Amino acid sequence: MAIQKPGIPKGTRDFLPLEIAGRELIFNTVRRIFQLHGFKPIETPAMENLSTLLGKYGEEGDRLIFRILNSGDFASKVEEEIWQGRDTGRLTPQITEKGLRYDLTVPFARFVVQYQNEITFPFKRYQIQPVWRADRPQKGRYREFFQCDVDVVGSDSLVNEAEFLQIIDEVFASLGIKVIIKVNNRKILAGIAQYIGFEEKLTDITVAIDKMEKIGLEKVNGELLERGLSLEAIEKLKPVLLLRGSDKEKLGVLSELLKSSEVGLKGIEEIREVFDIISNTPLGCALELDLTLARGLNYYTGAIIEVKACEVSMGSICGGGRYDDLTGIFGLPGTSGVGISFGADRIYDVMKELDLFPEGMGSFSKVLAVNFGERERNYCLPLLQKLRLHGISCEMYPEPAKMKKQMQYADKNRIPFVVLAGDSEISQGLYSLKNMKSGEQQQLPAESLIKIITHHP
RNA sequence: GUGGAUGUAGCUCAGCAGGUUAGAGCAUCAGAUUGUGGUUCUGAGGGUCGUGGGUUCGAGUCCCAUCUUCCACCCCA
Repeated sequence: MAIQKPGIPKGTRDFLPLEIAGRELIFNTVRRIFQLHGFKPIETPAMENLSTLLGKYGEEGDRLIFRILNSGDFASKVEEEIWQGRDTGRLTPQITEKGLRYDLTVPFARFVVQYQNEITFPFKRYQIQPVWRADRPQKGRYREFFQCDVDVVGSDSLVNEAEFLQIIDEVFASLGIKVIIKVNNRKILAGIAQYIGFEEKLTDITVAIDKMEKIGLEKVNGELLERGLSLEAIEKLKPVLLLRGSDKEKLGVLSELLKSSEVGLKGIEEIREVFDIISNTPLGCALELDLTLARGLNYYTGAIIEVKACEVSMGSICGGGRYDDLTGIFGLPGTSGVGISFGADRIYDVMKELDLFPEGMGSFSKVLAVNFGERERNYCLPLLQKLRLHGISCEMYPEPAKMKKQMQYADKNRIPFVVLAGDSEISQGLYSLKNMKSGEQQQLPAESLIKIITHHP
């Protein structure tokens, strides 16, 4: 058989031990903070029924869902006409019924409805698992990546929104990443659309508002015209697009402009309340009302949140919002949820770029015992057992290889201590302990050796 | 899905306007050094030049297709 070139699918990655260590650091940080806020873990399968997934993320989202081909002789079951028709849109439903999950929010909504009698509302859960998107890979964009989701369902209170802002602040402060949190409210966007008389063009309007900073007023207006808005509506939208100033000022102007729109005013009121609640426990990071923030996931109905790293050019590293009726689709109406999702892989990339991972991170073993031969090895093994009883990771080099090789092994694996024991140590009942960083070496009995290593940072 | 760039050793890259046997640094392995790593010195292994076609006496080099990676758009973590 011909030798095949090793490789993995586009947009997926392997992880070396050091990379896992970095990712674990992120997972442990978010997990710790989620738990500090009373969230409980759940897991859901990698694959879901397509009926669960489709139609929840908009047209674009449906296209990006990985579909799983049915097992068995699926081809024979397809209707002849469809098989011959070569129409992908009609053929795929007949040959696929499962897909890889696209995010953790929709499977969670499904989960909540399915186990509604076994969970207690408000239900606070977190979930750290990979998701898959058939996107074209780019910097910070992968086809397989981890999301760390936290959500509350069954509570309308805006205290939840404020808590998530708090969580974001705590996570990124703990990781050492400077961030800015941008918030907006879908109701405000809906109010704007209503105000200019094109409620049904909400998506087009938000897309245009979103591009304001990038392409400017002229081009935005041109695009709006193309998308079917009237000149009159565009003129009415202008003061919104040109809105500048502090959050308070923006809200002031908006509440005047949107005074005839009930939803619009509701949105403004919600933002004000969230800001008010958060003022009791001020954030360390920047927080800003960004009217251009739209977010594509079309299940959001209230607050929308997005986080960007200040010192690195990268897409958003965390995002989320409130969805009022996601569980309704699965048969549980009137249950509102809010949540956010941390993009672990992008956070990893940001930390890597800013060199934020701690120095000793890659050291898995703390101690290596050098193997000089059978007698010496047997002398060291009980010491290793004792170290492990003290919770210290340690290992014996498996073969009596050359000293240089064993030392190199310790060095490459960032093992901070090496234990050496030959004839002279054995005859005295001691061990030589070498500190690999300083190069210092001393002969000690087992107890003091354990003490030194235990107290090593 | 649209547009652009890229691909030579495990990694980073040389390779003149097509012309002998495709190079370097780093990494790996071995030795210098039989109880002391990170520095040094010596040597070795490792390449279907992304893949498949084409042009040519001759292609790593030119042309086409395809794939990968990267960048922008779209969208998003």
